Amino acid sequence: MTTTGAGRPRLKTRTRPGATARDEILDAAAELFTTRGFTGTSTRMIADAVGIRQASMYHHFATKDDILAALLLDTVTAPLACAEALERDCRDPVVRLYALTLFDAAQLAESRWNLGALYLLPEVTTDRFAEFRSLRIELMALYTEFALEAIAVIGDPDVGPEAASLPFRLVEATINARSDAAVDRSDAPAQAPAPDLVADSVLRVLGRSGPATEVRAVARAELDRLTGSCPQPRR
Amino acid sequence: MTTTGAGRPRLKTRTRPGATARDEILDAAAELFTTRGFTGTSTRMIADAVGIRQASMYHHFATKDDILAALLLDTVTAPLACAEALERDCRDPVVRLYALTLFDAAQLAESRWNLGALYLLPEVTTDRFAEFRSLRIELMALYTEFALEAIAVIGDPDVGPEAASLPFRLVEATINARSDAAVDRSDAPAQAPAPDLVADSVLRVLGRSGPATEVRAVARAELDRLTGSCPQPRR
DNA sequence: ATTATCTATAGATCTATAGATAATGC
DNA sequence: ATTATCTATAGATCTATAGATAATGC
Repeated sequence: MTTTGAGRPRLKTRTRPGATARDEILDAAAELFTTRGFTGTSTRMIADAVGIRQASMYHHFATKDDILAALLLDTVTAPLACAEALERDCRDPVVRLYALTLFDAAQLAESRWNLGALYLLPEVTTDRFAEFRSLRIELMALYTEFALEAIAVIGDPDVGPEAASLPFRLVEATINARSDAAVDRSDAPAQAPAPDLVADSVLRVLGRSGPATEVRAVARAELDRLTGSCPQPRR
Repeated sequence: MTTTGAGRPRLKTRTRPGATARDEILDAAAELFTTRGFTGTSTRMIADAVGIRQASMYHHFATKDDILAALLLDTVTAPLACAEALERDCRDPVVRLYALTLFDAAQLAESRWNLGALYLLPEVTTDRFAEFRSLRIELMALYTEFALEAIAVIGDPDVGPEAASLPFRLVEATINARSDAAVDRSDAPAQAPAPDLVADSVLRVLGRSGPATEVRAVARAELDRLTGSCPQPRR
């Protein structure tokens, strides 16, 4: 499968997905960081999971922080690009918000590891990850902006602007549900909600009642149309 | 303020809230675990935050795990007792769910430290904390049960039973919003949603439209009535 | 010559234990 | 005598660096 290329051969054969050693490391780190946390994962554990020696990782990443930084940036980029594309190209506030929710929730639900859980790691509050945090705040701001416009268009007198913070949080529910599901295989009390359910609920929280079937169809078409400028889920 | 009592005197005077050394340690650990994580907090940091020597903590807790276990149990007990009291004493499914949401969200929003964030620590998936996790799953199951009954009573044809997982997740939004707010003092993009907003949104997600003022008043009265069997927020 | 790995290790932690010490309480 | 602290430290990490080695590529 992999042409070995230059360099001293590994002691163990490759098992991780990933075309390059860098990608193998990122995949192993994603698994371990999401299940055991950042500080709770040693560079040795990552190396073991890849099948190389602990010191060999430092050929690809200068510090352990750099691995997490790469994973974080990788996950916020796509939804942010999607939100910006929708801001540019989609005029209907309800469709816009629905489409963004659908895209983001689907990425969070379907990624190979529960990468959204990385956002919640306490270490992310460190200065080292300020760049990621500022991108995530940009995304949150776009959600809020879309939600405020949707609230205005929907016009439910019982829904005020405070509700505009909730769509972003409903999307995050996907992350928490996946985390819970990963732990308690017992009788599976927590399944990750389907992206459609999340998106429907976003509209309901903002005061829109009735079926969402039409909005959903239009939002899907919009996302298909934007696929060029709005990358698909990756890892 | 504190009678010094038996034992060798401390090098530093007490500054932490807490009647006993145990409570001082729990308060310091709560601050550090919620902001830096469990593995990211050393026993030395906790001791420093209390103003005692690292080894002195082991007089009060046998292991570092025990500190987290105590904090976790402390937070799930009250909402679980509240949910059980409501199951016993409150027959209206909508009021019941609204009251539980209000109580739980208020506790999460008002506790001195963002203790809900402890649920999200990756280390909590360890066997050591299985007891806590099983209590939390019990609470989750009660939320789901209340929500299913509320969905049935509300009777919106566009809301299916899958939506029953969302109220619990909306309550958790309080935790995430508080975490975000703690980091970015800048222009405060994320404020913890008020408990009333969370509870209102819970009903809206389950298909109930219109104002919640009446339900809220009844739920509040119910909570007041249950105060005996349904303890108030603690830390 | 360049690359990607390897072995070995320095220096800095971190948790938990052992045992001394300085109070109170009987 | 009991209690709550203290000092000191063992043993086990953990991150990152230094330098050797075994491939490829020119």
